[in-house]
Amino acid sequence: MTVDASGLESERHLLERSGTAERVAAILRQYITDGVFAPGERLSEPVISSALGVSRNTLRESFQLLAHERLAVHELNRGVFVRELTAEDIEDLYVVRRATECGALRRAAELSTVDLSLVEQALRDGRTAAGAEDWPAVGTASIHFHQALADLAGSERISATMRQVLAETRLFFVLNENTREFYEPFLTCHEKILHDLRRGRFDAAEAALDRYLRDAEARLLDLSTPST
Amino acid sequence: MTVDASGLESERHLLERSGTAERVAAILRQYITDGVFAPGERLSEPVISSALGVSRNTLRESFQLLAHERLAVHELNRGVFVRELTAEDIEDLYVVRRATECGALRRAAELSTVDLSLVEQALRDGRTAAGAEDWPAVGTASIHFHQALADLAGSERISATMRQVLAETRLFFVLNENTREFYEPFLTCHEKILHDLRRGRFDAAEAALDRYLRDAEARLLDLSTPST
DNA sequence: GCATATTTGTCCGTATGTATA
DNA sequence: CTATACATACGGACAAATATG
Repeated sequence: MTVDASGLESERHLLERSGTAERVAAILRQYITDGVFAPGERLSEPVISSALGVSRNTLRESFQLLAHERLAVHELNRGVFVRELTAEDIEDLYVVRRATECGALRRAAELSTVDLSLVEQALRDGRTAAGAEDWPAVGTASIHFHQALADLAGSERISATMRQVLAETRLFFVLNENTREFYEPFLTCHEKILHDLRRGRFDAAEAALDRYLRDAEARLLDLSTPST
Repeated sequence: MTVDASGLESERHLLERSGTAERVAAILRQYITDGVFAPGERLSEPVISSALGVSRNTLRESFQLLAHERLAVHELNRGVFVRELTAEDIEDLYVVRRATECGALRRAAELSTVDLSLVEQALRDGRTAAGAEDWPAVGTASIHFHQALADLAGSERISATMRQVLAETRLFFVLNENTREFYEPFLTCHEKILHDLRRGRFDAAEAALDRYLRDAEARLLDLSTPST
């Protein structure tokens, strides 16, 4: 049995030897995206530093990392708070995603070799999760799908900004129920995009992706303002 | 006499009440982009903290900011060093710029109101600097021009990533002489782009921008590897 | 509006581990 | 291999700002 090592180097950013501050940041990041720390909640230096057994100095470095990733906001002399996304943030987030993801596909079209294995893997994961009716897992697979799309550009910086933007997007997903009617349409769009990519139809894939992102934005905004 | 306040809010990110760490980071940022700290040079905690009169704790927070902006690299237990750009970095940088700047123009085309005043201002500055044969100033004006282009999208996050990418680009400009033959072609391209934008020809402007960025990349790479 | 308690911002001293001459 | 310099991380201190009653 052989191991598929293709695309593994895209995970290299996870391997870097990390200091305490980054490990602490990883824990807090998980707590935030899991909703343990609610949006708007203050992250207290004394309670968290004693709870995790790290000094305040180190914890403050972790806070700065989170603030730079926009998962938290720092207010001078008031502390750091879990980010609260507004409707404008959603719109902005999707403007960036359209520019970044579509730009990545355009760049991929220029490259001689494009490895779709990670994109296919994410789609497979999404399908099996949907079969098990595990909608949070479908959401996670969707995140991976879009990250894999951005990674097609082969650009370290595009991948990095995509990671950041998707972390913010996940921040919003926490708030809303993970329902079938919300996630199910995503899968069919993903399949259409991958279908086009397999045939080298990058322009069709880009158009489908653009439509998909506009639709997702509209439905997210609809969820956040339940006017009916 | 009235003051033109249009677009001033795009400078708001400079006004935020900042702690010592961010002020220190601003100083170091200037030193790096001015070439006072050479690429690859180590930024020593003891000497800089004593020189600036801040504690090492605070200085470490500043270092983290610079590392996040990719102006410095942090190696565990070894310290932080001024970033050294490779040829691959240049290519990556311009891949990102094509995606971001062209994406910004596409977004601007969708908006009802587009304020070109900052773009025009940057072009005027570039022209007067070129008239005075002040080529470093021409380079600065060029940076402002491209930032203004990205700002047309009206997206806080696109503007932020553009600031970051341009800071990195400037990091490379430091190394090379600022000569007439390098900067002069930039101005004519800028004029073409602005000309198209004024007439609402966003697609033509985007095409010109894309060509311009590919050309600039090629000439930068040519400068960095003087094979002749 | 005021006094108090809490929290952050910043500094210092120090012990430990790591890299390098 | 040893020695030295440095980064890492900790704990304590105090002033300043903020929140609370």
